[in-house]
Amino acid sequence: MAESDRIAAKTKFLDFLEEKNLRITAQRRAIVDTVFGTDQHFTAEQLLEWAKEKDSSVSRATVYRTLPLLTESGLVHEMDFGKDYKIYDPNYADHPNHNHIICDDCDKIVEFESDRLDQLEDEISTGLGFKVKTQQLRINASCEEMKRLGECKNKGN
Amino acid sequence: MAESDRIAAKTKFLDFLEEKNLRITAQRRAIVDTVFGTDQHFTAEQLLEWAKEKDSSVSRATVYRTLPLLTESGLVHEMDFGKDYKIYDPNYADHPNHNHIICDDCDKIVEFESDRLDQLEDEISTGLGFKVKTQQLRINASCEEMKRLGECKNKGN
DNA sequence: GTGGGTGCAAAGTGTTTGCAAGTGT
DNA sequence: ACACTTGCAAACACTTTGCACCCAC
Repeated sequence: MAESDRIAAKTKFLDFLEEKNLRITAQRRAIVDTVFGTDQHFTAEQLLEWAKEKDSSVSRATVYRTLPLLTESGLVHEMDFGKDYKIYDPNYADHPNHNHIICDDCDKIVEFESDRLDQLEDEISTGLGFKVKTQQLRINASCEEMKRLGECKNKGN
Repeated sequence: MAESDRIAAKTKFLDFLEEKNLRITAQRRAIVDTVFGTDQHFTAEQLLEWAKEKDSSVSRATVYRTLPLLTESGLVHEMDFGKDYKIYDPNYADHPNHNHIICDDCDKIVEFESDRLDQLEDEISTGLGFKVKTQQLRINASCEEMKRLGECKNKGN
């Protein structure tokens, strides 16, 4: 994701706040700068840590109160890979339909897009009479292939 | 799922316990009878409640200690739809690759299978160099169509 | 007999919330 | 000014765990 896209996403979110008559506080600014200052996935706890570096007055409560706004705006997606924490992805402004594979060994996440997959998912859902809100293909894998290539460091575990 | 299949699944699980030198206790028997006595999805709390009807000595701790064994055996799958509890599905013995759509309004879950989807998922994962462990397509939807047909009661919320 | 299993209640973990004080508009 | 926001710490909901007793094998 190019820096210009990230700045655009940030602007969109500030507009989103304005539309909802929500205030742009110093804490929210720090959080937003953090979120759209990277294309990395993050947890609530990581966001708190990073945002605190920009503004030490940011508290855990504010992070947890801001995350729903970020996801509601559609600019950040919440993902659940069966770990005990949720992972947030700030790359949805440009690629709203991408999917993820997570390596259960090293927690590495790889993003991918597939038009065929999206199309098939829509087809099935509509065929079953549902109005789709969100869909998430979650693939848990072990990157044994990557290990062979020397890319899986097996951090943790 | 036919009753004969459920009995087969139960037998498989008891074999699984034996192979691992784990004991078949009265409490585990009550839990297993419950799990494979239905084809309904359930939560940990529901399982506790149902199992207690068969054997009132079953405790929450034992349910939580048995669930990992059930999923490890491959006969029950753990699913996460972003609610604050996990949902367990005892129908994996016969249909290991089925997927789910959940209605965020009424919590209704519909199962479906799609060979094309499974095939495409495999293709993509393998292409990215991963050895797939599990894959779960999670679709959150609102069954507005079903409401029109009078099937969505919008329980709760 | 012994090593695994159990219930209980306390502890853990990620997240939410009540409250009084603070602040953007 | 007024309503929205904040930090703090207590509260929550689900799940895990230490311990002493119990029981399947």
